[in-house]
Amino acid sequence: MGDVYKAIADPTRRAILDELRDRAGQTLFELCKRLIGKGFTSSRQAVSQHLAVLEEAGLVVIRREGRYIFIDLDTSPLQQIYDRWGIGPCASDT
Amino acid sequence: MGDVYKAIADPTRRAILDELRDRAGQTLFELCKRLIGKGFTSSRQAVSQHLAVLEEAGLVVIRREGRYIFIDLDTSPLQQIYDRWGIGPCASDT
DNA sequence: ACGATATGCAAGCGGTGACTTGCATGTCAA
DNA sequence: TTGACATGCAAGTCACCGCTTGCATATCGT
Repeated sequence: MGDVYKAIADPTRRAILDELRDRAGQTLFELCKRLIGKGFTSSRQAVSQHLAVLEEAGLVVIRREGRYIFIDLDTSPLQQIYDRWGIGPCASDT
Repeated sequence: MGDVYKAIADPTRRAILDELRDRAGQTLFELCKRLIGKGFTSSRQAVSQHLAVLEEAGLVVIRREGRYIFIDLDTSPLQQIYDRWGIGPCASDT
């Protein structure tokens, strides 16, 4: 398993997670286009490498169908950050 | 304000946060000794530089008294991670 | 089958970050 | 005041990371 902390350290990777949160099941090309539309200059290869890191960290699930890949977000690995230092929304529930 | 994500990307900095969570108000020397005791090989200067990064990110509060500095943990900047991707312990409450 | 599309793989490059080294500053005790 | 202690500052080194480049692979439409 990859390092979740390292995975979210990069701004481009965080933008990818943002994009996947807004629209699930995107294709690599779709993702690239949208990122470029949001001002990011990342090439397809760069995004692909970022996805590999995110997948290693478990933050992203990649499902392959034919010549496409469909990418989905999985935020559950972020849970360990909360678990480690004990913060979170619940604290403000009362 | 510094980047919280970048701040927690480094294993040594996470160990510092762990140590401060277990024991608040430590001195730089104290912190170094404990980290070395836990198997980290960081020098004093290295730890000092890490603290600067953590302070920039708001994860640590440094209070200076005489020739000592006292370091305290502040986990509130981590909240933005939850706010951004909306996960957390509450989801599994039901 | 053939061309076009969508993605994978690998080597190389530049910049950034973590660490060390050496010295400077400041504070306490005697 | 002087020496020991606790920390700050700055330059230099080295490895890693993100990115590009170029080519390879695989799938769909016609």
